[in-house]
This record gives sequence, C-alpha cells and structure tokens, in this order.
Amino acid sequence: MPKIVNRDERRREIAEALLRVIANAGIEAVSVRSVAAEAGISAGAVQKYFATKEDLLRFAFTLTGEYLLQRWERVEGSGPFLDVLRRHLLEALPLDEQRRAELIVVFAFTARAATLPDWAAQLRDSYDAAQVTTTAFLEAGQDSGDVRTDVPADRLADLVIVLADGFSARMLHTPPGSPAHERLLDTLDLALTDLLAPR
Amino acid sequence: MPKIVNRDERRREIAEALLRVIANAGIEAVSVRSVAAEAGISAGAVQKYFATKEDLLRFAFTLTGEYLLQRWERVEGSGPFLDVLRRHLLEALPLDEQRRAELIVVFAFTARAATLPDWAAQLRDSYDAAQVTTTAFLEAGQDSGDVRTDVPADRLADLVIVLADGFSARMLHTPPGSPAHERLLDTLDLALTDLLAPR
DNA sequence: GACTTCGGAATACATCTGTATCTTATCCGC
DNA sequence: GCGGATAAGATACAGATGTATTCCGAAGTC
Repeated sequence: MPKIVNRDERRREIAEALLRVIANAGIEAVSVRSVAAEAGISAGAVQKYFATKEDLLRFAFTLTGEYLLQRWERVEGSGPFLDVLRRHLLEALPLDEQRRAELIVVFAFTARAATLPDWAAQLRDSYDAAQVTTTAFLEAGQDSGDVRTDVPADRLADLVIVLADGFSARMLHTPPGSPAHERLLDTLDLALTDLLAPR
Repeated sequence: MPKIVNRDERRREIAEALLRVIANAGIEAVSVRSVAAEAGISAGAVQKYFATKEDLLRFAFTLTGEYLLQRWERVEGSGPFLDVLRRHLLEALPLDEQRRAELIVVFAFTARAATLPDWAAQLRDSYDAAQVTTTAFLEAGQDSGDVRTDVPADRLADLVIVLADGFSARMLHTPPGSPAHERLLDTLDLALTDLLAPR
C-alpha cells in the first residue's frame, strides 16, 4: 500500500515555510521554488499538497489568524480586568522575533487583501470576529464595574482594535529596546486607562 | 539639438502610473511593462527615466509621502483647536477613492519596508518627521489651553499617529457608507476628545 | 537643409515563474 | 519478499520579467 504521511501536518509545514520566506525576504520573494527550498523539499512535492500558489498563500493566510487565537487562549485570565485586556493586546504586538515575523506576514497579507476581493472578505470576517469577542469582553468589564459605561461596549471595542493595529504598525518600524519603543509601550497603557477606565 | 522634455515631470507621470497599478491590482502586478502600459508609453521609455524597477518603486514611495504633506498644507487651519487636528487626521483616512488608492499604496510599501532595510529607514524618517510636527502642534494646543497638560506632548503625538494608522487600516477594509464606517468615524471623535481634551 | 543629439520604441536575451507531466523511491498488506 | 499504490523528485514548457542593446524619428543649430 502507499506511503503514509500526515497530510494536514505536511500542509502546515509547507505553509510555515512560506511564512518564514515572507518574514525574511518579503512576499515578493515567495515562489513555489523558494518555499520548497525553505521547507527542505522539492518544488514538485509542494505541488502535491497545494495545486496552485494561490491555494498555498490562502492556506497560510488563514493560518496566521489561528496563531493569534491560539496565543490568546494561553493568556493568563486572572487579575485586574484592564491588566488582562492589556496582556491580550500585547500578544498582538511585535515584542519578540516570533511575533515580529508574524506581523510582517499579516501586513503583507493585509496589503494583498486591499486589491483581492475574496481576501478582503476573509480579513473582514476576522475583524468581525475580533469585534464580537472584544465587545463581549468589554461588556463583562462594564458589568463588573471595571470599564466605563458612558460609552457602548462596541465603540470601546473599536478603540481597542484600532489601538492594536496602530501600535503594532508603529512598533514594527521601531527597534525593540530603543527609547521610542519603550515610550510607545507606556503610551499604550496611558491610552487604555484613559479610554476604558470608569470616569 | 535634442528633443526637449520636462524630465522631472515625466518621472512623476510614470510614478503615478505605478501608483495606479498598485491601487488597482496590487504591488504584485507591478512590472516595467504593466507600468508602461498604464502610463501609455513603451517599456523602453520607462527605462530612460528609471534605470531599474527598484529606482522606480523608490521614487513612487517618496512621492506618496509628499502627497500627504501637500494635502495637509491645504487643510483649513482656523477654528477650534481639536477641529483643526481632526481635519488633519481625516486627510489620512480613506474617505474617498483617491485617498483609498493612496492608502493601498502606503500599505504595500509599508509591508515592503518590513524586509528591506533602506526602505525601513526611509519610513522611519517619515514617522520621525510626523512625530516632530505633531508634537509641536500639540504643544501649541497645550499653551493655548486646548489640550491637556498632564501628559507630555510627545506622548500625545504618539497617540494621534497611532490612531491615524489604526483607523486608516480598519477603514480600508470597511466599505464607505456602511454602518461600521460611520461608527468608526464617530469613535475617532470620541478618542480624540477623550485623549486630548483638558480634564 | 544637413547634422547632431536625445526621446521613444522595438527587439534581444537570459532568467524566473507557475504548472503539467513523467520518473523514481518508499512503504504497507499479503 | 513482492506487488502496487502513492509520495517525492525530476524534467518539460510556455509565458512573464528585468535589463541591455539596437533602431528610428523628431527637434533645434549651424
């Protein structure tokens, strides 16, 4: 009978190689051959798992979304409400090489989504999901008296998501350890308390 | 003697064609030939003005920065302080097709800067310039009593820039005229007053 | 009016691209 | 151990790409 391989596992390995290529050399450097080389297999093997380059890119795109969700599941959920929220937000920032690499990929894919309608739809779905869960989270904070109630939770969720996008974009181009980097982290705390704390 | 042509003007025309290609079909669709077709000239002519594709991309990159500065110069500078600031911020958002196209380009270039060191340096310079002018502007607001003084102006400038990046990213993927779009504009006002107004 | 000089176009060429096809190697059930 | 199914690799191929080179035409000066 045939040689047995874990097909899903293999697809993930190849997609992760693709993400490494983007993180190292940009999305322009992505080709079937470059990804195969990064994965340590032949270009022909890649074709066995992804019929087209577009399939491969799409699969990797959804993969990045799952990564962030997985990290969020591991975040410590106890302690003061705003601290918990802050920890979730920090998970989305490029504070180490791993997250920096992921963010480069997300940026490349976001730019791609700006001109490809089906990619845009997928990105919109991700935003909607983030909006729903963030709103629910903030409503809980309102109920427990940790979050201001003079503004609807969905507006506050907008703010949190915007802050995440804005700070990650800015910090992606600010060397970690630099004064500007530290200042931005401080500023994030300032924004969170000023915008969300009861007044 | 030779045929006379405005060389700088011609270079700008070609670069603008490049920007249109990106806005319509993404940076992956950029090739010497596609840009030449968009500009209505031959590929050979493009080579006369830009020795390499990289030169062309670089020139267009700096061009986008200048566009935003030019729009800012035309912003009405009278009226309440926060309104003036708000008008400047709105200029960076994708509120019409023109600005939406520019933002797609900026996103593509930002992603590119994540892996090309010299592009990153140029982008950092732009951020630094924005930081300096925004800080000066906010300091003036502090002096006139229109901006809170319990936080240094440079922190507030961080916030304004982060909000600009965050909202533009989010609105790029939110159809204009949709409820979410309107809500985001409202939320921006909320953030500006809550973060900047004297308390 | 011929000549020179450069803009613009066309062509050439080596390389890279995605994808299709073909060949070899590997593993499992019998 | 061996046959057959399937993974992995190699090869093929048409098209696109960046860039170098060549050719043509127009414009202004002598």
